[in-house]
Amino acid sequence: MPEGPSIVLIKENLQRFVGHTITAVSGNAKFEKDWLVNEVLLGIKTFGKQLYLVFEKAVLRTHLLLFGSYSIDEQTKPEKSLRLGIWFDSGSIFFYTCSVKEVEHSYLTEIDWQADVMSDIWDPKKAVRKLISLPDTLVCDALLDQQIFSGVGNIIKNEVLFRIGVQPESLIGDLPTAKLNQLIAEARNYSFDFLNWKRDFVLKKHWLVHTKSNCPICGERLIRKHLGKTNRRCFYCLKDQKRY
DNA sequence: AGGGTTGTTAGGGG
DNA sequence: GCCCCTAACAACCC
Repeated sequence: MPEGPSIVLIKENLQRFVGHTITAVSGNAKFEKDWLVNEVLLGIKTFGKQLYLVFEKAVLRTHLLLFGSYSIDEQTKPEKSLRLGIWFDSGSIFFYTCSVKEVEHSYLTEIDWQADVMSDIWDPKKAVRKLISLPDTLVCDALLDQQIFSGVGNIIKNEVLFRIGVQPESLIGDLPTAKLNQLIAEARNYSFDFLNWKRDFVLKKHWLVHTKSNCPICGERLIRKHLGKTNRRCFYCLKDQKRY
């Protein structure tokens, strides 16, 4: 669920509640929730893996972390503990196992929206500038840096590195300019492929290396290793991905 | 069946 | 203050 494109899909699915008024709220989220009743959902924004529900009085910031989930119009009483439930006359939204916080409107103006790979105003040139300031960073860590590639998660990371033929332990500073530009272009491009495949429930079958055992090009065994400061799983091919 | 994970934050030690 | 490590979170997949 939790990488950037999945959050864009949540936004799409919740769009029908925009303009609707809250009738009740519940859940174990640790913030005062009573003010939400009678508030109108004014809009929904995403930034990377975060989803923002905008109201007049304040904004709710949700992040699904690793295990989070949500549901719309769930009929049966949930067995798992409800983090936040929002009821409208027209239906309901439930969030589970996620971080939910109340933030002020000013929080949204502080965000570097151009850093979101899914955004209409995604700025690849800005990403180049950020990357060249971090020459000693491993590419696998750089892709997961939410200040640079907001929305990119571990799946996107592995698939992007395979697509551009770069091993995860390569240093940013050792990549030729063309390869650096390819990295940035593919971070966005793959994220949109991810979005479309996820929307059609066929994401997993398009994975080329993530959780896979063998290289789809040469058939050799893939390397599976936790790497970098982020220490996240990397899947890569020694032959078809170059170590710079 | 049970360990690992599509992720982030807080806190502590050095 | 920065870097690095650990714990917490507590669901689901293979």
